Amino acid sequence: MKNRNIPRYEYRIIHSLRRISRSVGIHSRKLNAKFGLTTPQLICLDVLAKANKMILRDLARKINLGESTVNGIVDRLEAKDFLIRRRSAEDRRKVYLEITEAGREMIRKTPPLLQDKLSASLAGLSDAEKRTITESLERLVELMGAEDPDPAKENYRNTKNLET
Amino acid sequence: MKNRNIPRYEYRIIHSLRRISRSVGIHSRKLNAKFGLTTPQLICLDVLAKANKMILRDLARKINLGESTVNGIVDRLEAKDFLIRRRSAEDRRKVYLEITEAGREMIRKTPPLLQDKLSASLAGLSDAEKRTITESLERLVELMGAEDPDPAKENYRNTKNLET
DNA sequence: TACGAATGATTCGTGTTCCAACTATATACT
DNA sequence: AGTATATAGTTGGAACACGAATCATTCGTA
Repeated sequence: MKNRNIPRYEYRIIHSLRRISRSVGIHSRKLNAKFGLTTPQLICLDVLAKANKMILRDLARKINLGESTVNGIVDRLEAKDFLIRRRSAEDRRKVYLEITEAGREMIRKTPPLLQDKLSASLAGLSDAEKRTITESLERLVELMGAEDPDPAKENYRNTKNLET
Repeated sequence: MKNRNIPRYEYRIIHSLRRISRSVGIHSRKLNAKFGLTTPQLICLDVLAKANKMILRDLARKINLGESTVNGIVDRLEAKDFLIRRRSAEDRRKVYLEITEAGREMIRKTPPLLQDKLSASLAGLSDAEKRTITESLERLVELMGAEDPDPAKENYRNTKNLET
């Protein structure tokens, strides 16, 4: 039987996690207010810029989000003319997503604000400290498990990083 | 080549952050599916259980969320009869939130699943490692700035150096 | 060939989260 | 008193995120 008092680490971790989660959201909103693009939108556009042609399913897997979520994001990007949907002729189930010139332009002029902010914040830390934080986070991600949203589906655990 | 002189740690941190954020959300949905309460709802209820009587504003501050967010959560909790709103007679602006017996019962039978899961995950680590992770996270929260949502309404640059 | 399974996209409903705008009440100031 | 400000709550709109359900198309196989 587990005592309720054990190391309070779990509690502190969860609390931190929630606050961080919130920070990320706030940043996204600010980004949107300033540049008209949210973080998820920017991420999608970024992946698309590198892929040149991609179906929704693959995009969703790549960025580790559900299909319906990404569909909404793509809707908004399409509405802003940052990408187009083009149905495949060979396999008519597929709809290719392609970034437009306007989309590329957008990426070019939108700075990675969160990175910048983090950079500034991290500036005062030693390299060792930065590494510790980074590795701790990655450890935590690993510990929290893939938690595949749709476990039945297959495995996309080799998706590796969201590119760099 | 998009070589920006971003120290790479930022990318890894941000990527981890997004995945963690997602994990937390997934957990919340599972909790909801199993027990009919999401994580934010449970958190609110938990605070309320300890306070016995609280106004929305204080609850929102306590759990570090915006008022309108919490208002929605409270709506749902009220709809499920886990709390009641009672307008104060002395100061008619205030609406006290009080947990009901059903609410207490709910808390009692809802396990802190995420904690349990984290506990299990963390079990294999040394105490030093746990502490490192915890402290790194808290450090990160601090670095990312509290970014309190409405405490000051007019300007939220009251803390530290946000984008100078 | 025909039927059922798999694949891909989309829609729908729910919940979280924010901001901005609005109402109502209370307090402070002139 | 009367106006201004501060406090408290609420509403509406947007974006995100999910699962479940639906529809079309393609594939596998009996």
